[in-house]
Amino acid sequence: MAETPGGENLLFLTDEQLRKGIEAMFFAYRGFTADPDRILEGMDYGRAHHRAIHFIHRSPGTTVSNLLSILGVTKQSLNRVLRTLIEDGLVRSEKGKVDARERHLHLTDKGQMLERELSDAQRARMRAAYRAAGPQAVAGFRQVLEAMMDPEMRRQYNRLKEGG
Amino acid sequence: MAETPGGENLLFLTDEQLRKGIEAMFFAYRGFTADPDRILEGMDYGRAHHRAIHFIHRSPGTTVSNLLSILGVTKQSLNRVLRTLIEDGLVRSEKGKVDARERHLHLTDKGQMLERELSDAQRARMRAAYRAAGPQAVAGFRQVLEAMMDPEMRRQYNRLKEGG
DNA sequence: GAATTTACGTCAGCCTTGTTGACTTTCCAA
DNA sequence: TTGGAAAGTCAACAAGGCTGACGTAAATTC
Repeated sequence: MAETPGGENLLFLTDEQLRKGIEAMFFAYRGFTADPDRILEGMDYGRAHHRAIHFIHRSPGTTVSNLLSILGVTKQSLNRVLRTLIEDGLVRSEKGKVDARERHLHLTDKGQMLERELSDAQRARMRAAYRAAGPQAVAGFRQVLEAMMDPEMRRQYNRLKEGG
Repeated sequence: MAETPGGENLLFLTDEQLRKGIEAMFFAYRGFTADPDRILEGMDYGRAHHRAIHFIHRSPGTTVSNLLSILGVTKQSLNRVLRTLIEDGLVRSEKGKVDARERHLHLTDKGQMLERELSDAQRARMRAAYRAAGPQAVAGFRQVLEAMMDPEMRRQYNRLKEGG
């Protein structure tokens, strides 16, 4: 019989059990972002910069509009972030060769260094959580998260997952 | 052998697998907040109001400072949210009888109605995800999330989990 | 070849939700 | 009884969302 850490039966989903899941998401997401937030505070950057850096690292050469659809923010909002990252020499933006309207984004060496620092911290926490919970739990974790996404986000997620 | 939806072995945690977990958290959290956000847009409220309403509902009569430690924001930030909720008649705040410095918070009937609407939507998504992933996955999901929290947050989470 | 569309950038201004600093009221302990 | 700590409030500022309007260069369509 499948059980939660608390030990209750999960075949019937009571509001109580669902509420625990909701609160678990809330508290866990705080932990999830805590380490990068700590690293970035003091620099002029925030969570928005982290997200941009993450996905540029993830898909080097990606275009601005592709990044927009992944991040789900407006171009004005993304542009503010990108401008500072480019000015500070963390991101390089170059005109597309096949389509010169596009801007292809790459991390500079300096950008790679910050990305490394941020993702090391985030991975360390994720690794610790995975180890504590065990491989079986990890599989379930990913399944539930994937099922929780909006279809459009799931498409983005899977495209990254495979393509990368 | 434990496997992810993608099918890879999870006994050895590669950076690649950890990165997928990180991105799953990112996209899933968007889904997690999407429905309440939609409901609240148009009203004068946002995610901060939702959080306050959730935890007041959860622990009726809780004090402002207790809420502060759960939400992890400054009291000034929380106060702004509470003020509008009280003005709009969703939350009732009453002076403590034993300690008159404290304010005990309750949802009014109107507040209960909004809480219901928000949590119905959020539970519906959670329920769908749980059903899609299955009971075993749900147990793993909760285990990993719990392991991902900061110790202080885990204390808060467990106190709510049991005590409630 | 002209008109339209696309990709990107920018300016201006607004809102939510975080922050710090300064303040009052209340409680408690020296 | 007085001084410090705790609870809560008010004011002002910053980050990072948002919309709307506009400009430019390149691609595409007619």
